[in-house]
Amino acid sequence: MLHALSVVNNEQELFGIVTAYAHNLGFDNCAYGLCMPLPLTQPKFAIFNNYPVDWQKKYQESGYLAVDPSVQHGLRSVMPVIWSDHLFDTAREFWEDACSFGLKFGWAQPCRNENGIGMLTLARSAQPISDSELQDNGLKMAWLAQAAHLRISRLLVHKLLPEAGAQLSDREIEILRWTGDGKTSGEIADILNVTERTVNFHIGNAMHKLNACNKIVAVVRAAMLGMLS
Amino acid sequence: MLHALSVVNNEQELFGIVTAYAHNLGFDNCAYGLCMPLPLTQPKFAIFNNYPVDWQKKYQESGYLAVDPSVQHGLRSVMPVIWSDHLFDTAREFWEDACSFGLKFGWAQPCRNENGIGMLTLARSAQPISDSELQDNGLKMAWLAQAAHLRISRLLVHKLLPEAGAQLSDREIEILRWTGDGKTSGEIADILNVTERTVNFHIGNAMHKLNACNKIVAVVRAAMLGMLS
DNA sequence: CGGGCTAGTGTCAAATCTGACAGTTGGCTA
DNA sequence: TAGCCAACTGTCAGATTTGACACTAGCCCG
Repeated sequence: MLHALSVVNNEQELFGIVTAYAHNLGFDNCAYGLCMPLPLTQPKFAIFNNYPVDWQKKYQESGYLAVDPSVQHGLRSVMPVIWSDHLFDTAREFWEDACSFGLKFGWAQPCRNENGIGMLTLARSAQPISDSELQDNGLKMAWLAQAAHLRISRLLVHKLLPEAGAQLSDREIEILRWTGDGKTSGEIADILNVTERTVNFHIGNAMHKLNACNKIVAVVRAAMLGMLS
Repeated sequence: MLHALSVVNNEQELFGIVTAYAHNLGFDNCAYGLCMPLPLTQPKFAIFNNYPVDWQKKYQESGYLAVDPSVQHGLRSVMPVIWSDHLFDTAREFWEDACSFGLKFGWAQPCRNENGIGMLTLARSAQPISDSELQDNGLKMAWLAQAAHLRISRLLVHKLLPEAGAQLSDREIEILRWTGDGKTSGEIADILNVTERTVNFHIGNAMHKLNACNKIVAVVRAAMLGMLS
């Protein structure tokens, strides 16, 4: 299964494999959501799911993304959650709505990497998730979430944030790091024993590669995309 | 167990609870390492473990932190790994050294949140980790890693990066976001229908709260610490 | 009702950044 | 050997930021 995931290079197909595996684990429905780390003012989202089309439409139209407590949870924590009345306490209407579309028993596993926050949800209309099921399949479910996020996020981040593909030189990375730690071009010049002009040259190149209009953006992008770690 | 973790507010005690739980799961040794997201030029590390003192010393003195393939793995991926000859291929000496201190069979689970990258390692001198053991205890081990990171990282980040405790106002967050997306003070002023002076006023306040010497640092810190999400 | 807090505003000088001009040096490769 | 590229350097004008001075308006609380 993991092998199948690592071969495919298309997010739709990848999600298909995840869906099939979810089915094996006893879940008819599954969903994968990704929240990119950028842009800061309006982070990009991407969602895949095989929920009933009407529910997808309803979800979209009602702006449930901003309401859904399981999404809220995923954005804050990395612990898995099992759907429960308690979880949806603050969104009764949403919860009842979901149930009416057969989404009654579910489980969500958030995970995060340098490409953003992802969350895999497995759901079905019958059969609560029992302790013994968790015992038997819990680990597989958790690993599936990790593996799915690992692969799908990488593809999507390159599509939705082209600058994630930028290849910064060692010098550029080094200088962006110092910049992010508060050094001015002049100070970095002293640290690296080069001219201030040279520091600005590298910063300019990095800005160009990252499609950034100033060095703040360059540093933030590089840092958020894990290029400075 | 999770309850015990959530009550204690001291990292030493927290690690003690983790150790005890690891013992329950059949592992004499355990280690928790944390790599903070900042500063960029020299990220701060923190390590807790109950390994033999001589091994701790050796690890430190030999700079094994920079060599240890399991650490390298944790910094790159969020997938768990089981110690194996293959994993330590590139660091034979290190691996033999560890074995000589009774660290032969182990398992490491990285996880990341806004406080940085954490990794919990469970190890023992006898008994390979079997498939049936993974089946029975794998989920508990994974959850233990998550829970430990969740709690310990929060305590440590506030100690080692005091600015993580800063309380930014909504206005400050909004303005830092726009700044990180490349807007100048003047442009943000237009967007928010206030004066450029006012924008600079809020940026100045945020810089002060984050102990930042310029707005680049303010935005990078706030973003890396998850204050802008 | 006064004190403290948050949000907002003005002005100005010095420091810093950004973009555009124009080059050198050294290593790799066709 | 010529061509390409990465790293490096110089100069300069105009935009932007930063720090320091001082001030108003509205809200909450003791």
